[in-house]
Amino acid sequence: MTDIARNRRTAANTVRMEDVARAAGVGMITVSRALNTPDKLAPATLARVRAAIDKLRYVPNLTAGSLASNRSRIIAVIVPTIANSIFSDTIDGLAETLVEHRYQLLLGQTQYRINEEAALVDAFLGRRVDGLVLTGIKHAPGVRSRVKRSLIPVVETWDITTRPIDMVVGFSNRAAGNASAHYLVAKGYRTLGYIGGGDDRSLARLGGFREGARACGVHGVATVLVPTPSNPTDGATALANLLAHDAPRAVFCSNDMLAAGALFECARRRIAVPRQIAVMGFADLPIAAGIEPTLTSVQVRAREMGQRAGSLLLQRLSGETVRDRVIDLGFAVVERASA
Amino acid sequence: MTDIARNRRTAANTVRMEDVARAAGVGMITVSRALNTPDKLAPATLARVRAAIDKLRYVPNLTAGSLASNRSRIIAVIVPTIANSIFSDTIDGLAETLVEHRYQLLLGQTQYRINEEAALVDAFLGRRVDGLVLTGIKHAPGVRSRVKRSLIPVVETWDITTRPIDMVVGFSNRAAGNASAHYLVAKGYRTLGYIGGGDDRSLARLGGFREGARACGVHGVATVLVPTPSNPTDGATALANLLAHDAPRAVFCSNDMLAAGALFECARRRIAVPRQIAVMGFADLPIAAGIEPTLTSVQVRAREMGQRAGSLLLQRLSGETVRDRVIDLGFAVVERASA
DNA sequence: TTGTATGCGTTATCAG
DNA sequence: CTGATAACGCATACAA
Repeated sequence: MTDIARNRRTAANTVRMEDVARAAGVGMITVSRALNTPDKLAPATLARVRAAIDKLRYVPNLTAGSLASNRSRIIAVIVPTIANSIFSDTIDGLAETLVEHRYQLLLGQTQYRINEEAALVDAFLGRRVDGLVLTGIKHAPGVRSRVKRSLIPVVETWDITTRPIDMVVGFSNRAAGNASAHYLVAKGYRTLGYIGGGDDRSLARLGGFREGARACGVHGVATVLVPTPSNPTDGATALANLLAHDAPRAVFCSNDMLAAGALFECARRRIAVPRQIAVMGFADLPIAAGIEPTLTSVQVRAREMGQRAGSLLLQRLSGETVRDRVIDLGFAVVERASA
Repeated sequence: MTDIARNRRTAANTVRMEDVARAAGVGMITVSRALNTPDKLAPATLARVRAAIDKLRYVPNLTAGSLASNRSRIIAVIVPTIANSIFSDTIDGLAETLVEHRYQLLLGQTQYRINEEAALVDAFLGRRVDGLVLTGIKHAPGVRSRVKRSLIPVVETWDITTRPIDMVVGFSNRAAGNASAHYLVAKGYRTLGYIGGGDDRSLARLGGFREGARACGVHGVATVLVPTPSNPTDGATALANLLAHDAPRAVFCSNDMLAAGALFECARRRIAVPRQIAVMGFADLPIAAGIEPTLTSVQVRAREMGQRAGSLLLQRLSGETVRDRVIDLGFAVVERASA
């Protein structure tokens, strides 16, 4: 009947659900159920349908399913970059949680260019993703309203606020910076430096660090901002910079790779850590425990952040009410040899 | 007319292309063209449509578009893990290339469990992704045939073969291992060790390394395999292991994080590198140039691999014929202080 | 437990 | 340059 018409739009050899239904001698809906809710079928029917699926090598078209059901089973995640392991751990945790529930992950990177965020959000909403995970709590103009209007569940991560777009799981960057200053001063270091990127979260930590320093009676934090994403070489250069000018007694780096670079520079200059200068990192990446001297760092549970974000989305998608829409995972200063 | 029916399946306030068309006083297809091929519209018409889109806050439903056009504008990529920066650089390059052409990236991780690959491939084919990027050239049973049958363009990466599923861009892991052995022996190191993961690509490098050693008259390579994904601590432990037994004069590590861990262990034990033991890494991550002593490593152009993979897919998707379906990007031993 | 009919929102076709 | 209409392949409401 429509064979002529079909050939105009479809590859002739496409196997559709209807073909499977016919081969199995059942209705389409039975095939649909065999795929989606196999428990609700008589075992014999199920077996027949599955045999037909295998025989015809039927691959269900999830796009058509999404359109019909208005659910895509896709979650989108937007991060500054995955080249930096701190976010890739979060994505890893998120993926792990979602995959178990047959959701898939659409990945967007802003490369720290804030305006990319809006374009990505638009594209993802157009895809009718079922949920969205964002990095940070400050967003490009229009993002907040567009996301809200879409009515899909959204989780912000890697920071915390009492007024999330929808839900948030993270920690206070400001508090982490503050605590780091307190830690260093308590250790006896009276002049402080900061090495970090210029992104919102790094700046929040810097703000907290300065605040904490002031509260401890330390005035002025020698600061070097580096380009993002940053690497060990940036850390080394920044440290050289600090040494040439203010030469603080202790330096807080906004991630462990920068801190590692600072330690390498110290090693090259035969500067004893922490005897001559103390170095503290952030994120507690695997390298922190491995490096020599081992690196004191702020642990932030990046992977768990992803897992919790996934759980929140899944709860919402399964119709449950989410009690706590603001989840503060906190942070912990992990004391090691370098500070 | 169908308003009652619509309310049963659709959020009542959904704005569709038809609504925009009505508001702009044009047909639906004109709205479609305003979105996809704006050059083909009269400027005045285009302006009217765009005004209507803005006014109604219309968000095109790409799922419906995909179904109708049989193109999803989604590329799927499967990697062992993104926690490891070597693959995230490739993904970064891939994303960069695709985003410019309005393609999006669906991410799948196998966590080095080979059977996950088949499940991911099935899910992605069900989504009717327009292209697929795989890691490595050995795949789970059934993957090769299913992917081939789908007829979508596929690029394998991070290794090389004369018989790809479709296309391949990478380098020879075996040759890289071989060259590393030759390099170390040429430097005068006569006993060799290997630290690496148990995945296919690491094993290929090991195979090449042994082959190269043998060719240079060095018999036997002290080998320690570590779990994947590996981190600096694994590298340190593995090095301790080697020192306790065979104590080779030079060690080749299958990635720079393992090598970094080995260097850290040397620092802890006051073992001079390369005077007492030489260490060589793989991948030439940013840490290689930053660490002290700087790390001799094998550079593999991970980002370019992603970019080229993306270009190949785009070429194929735009209907062009791809001349070279096998692209060997090669590798280069970058000599630094550690070996 | 299973089947039938219809809509999901867009793009391709072909005509004007 | 623009429009009317028919697919795209599946899930859902409702009936049996």
